[in-house]
Amino acid sequence: MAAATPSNPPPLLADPPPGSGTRARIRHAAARLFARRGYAGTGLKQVATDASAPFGSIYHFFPGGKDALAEDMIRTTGPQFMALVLGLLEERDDPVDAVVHAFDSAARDLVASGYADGCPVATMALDVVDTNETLRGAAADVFAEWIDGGTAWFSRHVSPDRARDLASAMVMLVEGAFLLGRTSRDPEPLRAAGRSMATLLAAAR
Amino acid sequence: MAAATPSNPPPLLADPPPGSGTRARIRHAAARLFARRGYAGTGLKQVATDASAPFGSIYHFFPGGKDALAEDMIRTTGPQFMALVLGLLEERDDPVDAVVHAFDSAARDLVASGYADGCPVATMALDVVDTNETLRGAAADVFAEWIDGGTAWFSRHVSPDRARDLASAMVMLVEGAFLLGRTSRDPEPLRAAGRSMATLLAAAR
DNA sequence: GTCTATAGGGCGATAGAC
DNA sequence: GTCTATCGCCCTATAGAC
Repeated sequence: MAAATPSNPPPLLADPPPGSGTRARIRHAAARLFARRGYAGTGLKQVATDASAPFGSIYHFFPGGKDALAEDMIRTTGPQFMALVLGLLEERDDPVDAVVHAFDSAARDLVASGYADGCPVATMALDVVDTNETLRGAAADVFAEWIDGGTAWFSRHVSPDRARDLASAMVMLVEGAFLLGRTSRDPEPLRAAGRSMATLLAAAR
Repeated sequence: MAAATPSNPPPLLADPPPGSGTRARIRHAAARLFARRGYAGTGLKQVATDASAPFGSIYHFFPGGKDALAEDMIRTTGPQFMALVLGLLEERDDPVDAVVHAFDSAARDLVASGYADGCPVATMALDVVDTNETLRGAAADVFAEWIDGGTAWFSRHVSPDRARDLASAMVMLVEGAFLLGRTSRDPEPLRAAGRSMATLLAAAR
């Protein structure tokens, strides 16, 4: 029996529940567009259209405009994504099984989204790293939290210093696998990443 | 003594040699801007300015406009980047040493560029994967060539099936490490990726 | 063939009607 | 507070002078 309920949560960027307020719909549409098309590639007109909201409402709820919307998106979806991954890791008792299961689950979600949704932060981070210091810092904070959270999880199974390298490797493999998987429209990179991560964990125990 | 000369090649996106033709300067400026700011974030006006070329010359040399320039950049810098990495791997006789050396060298280059230059293809790939099928395909071709090239190199030291997973892991770790390193302005992710890659290679022998 | 001027459209942001 | 019209700017692409 698994260690926790297979929660099977809704995708991070799925449609918002019916009856959501205007602000929630704007946040949601912005998060999806930013994640899929990047910062410069996303237009606020499109955000308003996708959110079924009037254009002016964006500035009513987010007076800081595009930058405020983007920072809110990075700082919101970042922790959500980590929670999703940690939840997947809890669905198996054995840590090696858990890692493989998490990557396999991510592979299925990637295919289910039509290869549209990978990491909600990576595209934004690369887009702004050279042009927007505030947003670069927000993305850096998110990645640091992921590595800290991963280090805590791996510390349950290996020594703390090894746990940190494992957490770094996990984040890097996830990011690289989403990049290759989305670009090649192929779930195999995520499965290969899971196998490599399993090898690294086994070697560290 | 090392297996090959430590060539210490110029950075992939350094300034073009003096006396280069207009076409070469345009290609070079475009490659650097696309790699650093992405597809939507790069303006052709800026390309012309950086290349010290008249705006119209872009369309004289690249009649296909922005898309042609971008595809040329992906298909040109992709193989150059692989050649650079394979060259680094030849600078050490022991394969584990070679892998660690390549990542350490990449870490130094990243710092030297002010955290501006990582993978020349990744930012473009994520930018266009959902909006431009031609450029997505070009990036997918490049990544596939990298994995094939890496598989050939690792096949000198491990069995072919293991070599492929190692090559995939290497590409994914490089991409993830550049993402984290550029975003956090820290060379440590690249060094950590090198350690993990060394562990994976050692476990496969 | 090199280079300039401009067309045509989309952008982020804002003012102000209701 | 919700929504629309519009401003000024920058974009890609092209036409045409030289």
